[in-house]
Amino acid sequence: MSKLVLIDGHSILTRAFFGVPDLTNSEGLHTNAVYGFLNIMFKILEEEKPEYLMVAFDVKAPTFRHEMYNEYKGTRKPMPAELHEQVPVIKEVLSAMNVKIMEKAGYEADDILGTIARDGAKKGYDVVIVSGDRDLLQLADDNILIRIPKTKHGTTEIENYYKEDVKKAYNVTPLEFIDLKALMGDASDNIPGVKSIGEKTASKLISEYHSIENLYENIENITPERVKNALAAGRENAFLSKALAEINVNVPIDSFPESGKINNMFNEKAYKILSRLEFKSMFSRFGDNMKDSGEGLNMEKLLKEVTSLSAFEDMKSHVLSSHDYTGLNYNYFDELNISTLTIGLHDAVYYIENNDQITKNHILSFIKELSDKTKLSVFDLKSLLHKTDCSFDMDKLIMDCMIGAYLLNPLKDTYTYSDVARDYLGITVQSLSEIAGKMSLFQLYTIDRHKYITAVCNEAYIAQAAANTIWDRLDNSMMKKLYEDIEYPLIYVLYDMEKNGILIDAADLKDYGSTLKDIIEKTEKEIYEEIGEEFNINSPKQLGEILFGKMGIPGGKKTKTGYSTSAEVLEKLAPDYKVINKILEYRQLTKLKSTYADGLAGYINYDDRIHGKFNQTITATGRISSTEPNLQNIPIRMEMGKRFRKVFVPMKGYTFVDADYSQIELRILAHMSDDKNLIEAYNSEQDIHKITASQVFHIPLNEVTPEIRSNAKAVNFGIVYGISSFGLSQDLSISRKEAAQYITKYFETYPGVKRFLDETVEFAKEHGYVSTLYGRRRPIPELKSSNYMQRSFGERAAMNSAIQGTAADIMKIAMISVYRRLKEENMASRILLQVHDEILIEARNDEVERVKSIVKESMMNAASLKVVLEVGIEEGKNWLEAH
DNA sequence: CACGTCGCG
DNA sequence: ACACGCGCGACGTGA
Repeated sequence: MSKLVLIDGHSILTRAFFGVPDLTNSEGLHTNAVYGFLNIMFKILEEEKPEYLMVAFDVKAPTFRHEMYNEYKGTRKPMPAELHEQVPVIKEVLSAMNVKIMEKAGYEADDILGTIARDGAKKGYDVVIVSGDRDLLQLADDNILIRIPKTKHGTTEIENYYKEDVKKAYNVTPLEFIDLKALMGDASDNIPGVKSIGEKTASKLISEYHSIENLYENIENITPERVKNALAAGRENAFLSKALAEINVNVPIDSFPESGKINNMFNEKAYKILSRLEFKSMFSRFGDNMKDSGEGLNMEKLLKEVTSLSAFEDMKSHVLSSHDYTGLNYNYFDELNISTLTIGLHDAVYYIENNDQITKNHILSFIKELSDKTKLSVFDLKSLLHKTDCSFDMDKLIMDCMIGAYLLNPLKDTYTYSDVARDYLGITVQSLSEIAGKMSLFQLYTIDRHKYITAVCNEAYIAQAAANTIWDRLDNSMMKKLYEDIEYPLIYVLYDMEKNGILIDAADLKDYGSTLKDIIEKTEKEIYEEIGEEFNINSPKQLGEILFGKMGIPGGKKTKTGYSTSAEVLEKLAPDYKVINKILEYRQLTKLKSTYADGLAGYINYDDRIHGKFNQTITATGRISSTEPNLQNIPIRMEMGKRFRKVFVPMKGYTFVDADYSQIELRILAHMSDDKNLIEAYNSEQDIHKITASQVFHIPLNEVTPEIRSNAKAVNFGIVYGISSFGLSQDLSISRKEAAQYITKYFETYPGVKRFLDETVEFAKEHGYVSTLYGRRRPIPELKSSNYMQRSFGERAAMNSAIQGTAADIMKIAMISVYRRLKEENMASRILLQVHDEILIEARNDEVERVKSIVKESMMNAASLKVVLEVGIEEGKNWLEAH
């Protein structure tokens, strides 16, 4: 028998929208609902293997239903803009896939589905209806299956109902289901139902009386009294609800189930739309021939493999005579003693590998020549510097497409050649991960050299092809100087820091690790004794069960998975339960042991140094990030954690010089807001938090207590984070109202700050991004969200990004200046770490004083603001001592 | 692989 | 009535 699948378009799209986390393609188009819809549809098609498929949509036209109904409609919230924009998109995809779309003015999708389903069943089809809406259950029959998908934790489960299943689940027949709904109502569908009648009661009543008509005829016999009275009061609503719930199966349409014949769904047009939506996981449904069609890059045609010295010479002259950008990719495989160089030009891509004739030296000296004589474009210059032992010069500009693309949109998480090809050239190329899967480049080379060549050629070609576009875009966005003067030179600074690494006293680190181990074991025993049971203290789940279950402590804040056991929550309970203090201590200790004692030890190199990575394309605001390991979160606040800073030591004959900016963000706020009071406060060279306290709370300076000062400090932080009364109240453990008063007073004291923050948000709302003092941009798409929470987040992020981003810019400028001056003066001292407002330098003992003055000057003069940039500078024989 | 938690500025 | 402070990365747990 032929099978017909009918999909309730808006219902499934809406389900998908709320079930799938927010997703946007690189154009900024929201795609989560379309993505979820298609996944549900594909799953159904695989399971049912139907010959026919139709999708019904509501038409956004006035309906002629019951007057009251429109009133209920009127109370409905409008569809969120993020969902609304996806409606035409799903229709476009379905049309491209030749899927029959049904809609009729004046009728709901339900009615169309019902009409076609009944008609199809009559004609002998097996009918499957897919909807998120339980109303449809009234259509269930022996040959009409209702399938209701539920998206939970990213996986889709589908509930199935034939006639019998409806009976089992609700104890009523599908037709009686309408009456059931009429009594119990359905908030999601705006069916009011009868007040105070729930699912249980409704089900009992309908299974006994079968319809509300019959029910009301026998209303006198109904017990208990409470139910009877409720029914009597809700009579009108019951009948109205029934009218609302009943699906019209007599829509005047030509149903023609056969017109939904599935035909060539996975065609080229559909593939193109899905690639624009960036639904890569769906590409596998299309034939292999599809991937090479369209605008894909034909590398075979461009590729010229260079294997002889004479060809190498020919290639050189061709490349050097080119006036446009040259794309470059270089890799070296130690294990095989293989160097591979790929040169991308607009009309050719050369692949060169060392062999009998061409040596690694040939290749490296050609790279040097290229860097002198041509305009180079690459992806990830820092890694290229590592691979070539810095064959490039910071004073000669190179386009690093990765960095350029980051500046143009710092919100993305990768900036690979395939990303850039898609975002800036509008072409689709196979990405490295599509080519190599989870293999490393080395593995790819050894396992499939041809694929390896494709990948490196893609990169070199795209680097060359995208350079001008990225440059133009940077120019149009006023970020050319930001690239030239800050981000580009910084690549060399970060490279140097990574190469330098930092010396670790490994023995000391190990010692402290075992000290921690002992204390942890002792603490653990004590906790088990107190509680009288052994369990995994590090499992929030098990800990929650013990605390809030077994011990019966009233649970406070909840998370998605249960009660929160965070330090913040537990601390509030501490005075009453001393075991909680032990648990917090245990947490702290295991954190230190695993992340720092064991974690750091695992990164120590053969040279006894840790060579962490400093990443330039991660943060939304322009800060640098640190990974493998993260050297920007080494403990400092707690005594036990601080100890780790002692294991960071200078090498023999050297001393640490550590410099940090004092309240750089607040000073930037003073400058950017041009607030007279705040500027004056800073220029008075007094404790800023104390002045704030005195001015905001109207207290003489010498009467500001440490507590009041600390409150003022929290307010200052709050301002920088994008203030909210709620956040501040949490921080200070005061009421929201008090917090709001603090904020009001602050803004009265510093009206310029208020104006600046308002203007920053206003600008961001208008333009979609905020800018730093140096032109760095952070887009804030959340400001356009229909969700209040998201929008508020966007506002706070806008205020914070302008300040945090500017601070990041200034620190970068300072680092470049320090780096340059140390180089110029041929000093042995060098930068090792940056922690946002701090830099750590390993200074040769004879250079310490000179280094101090260079660093201090560089940092203070990195920007000239309306307030001075104060820099604290110290030296020491380990990081703790120097900070 | 997501989540909760916690280290830093 | 009710959301929530900004920016990161690493670890352990448990599905």
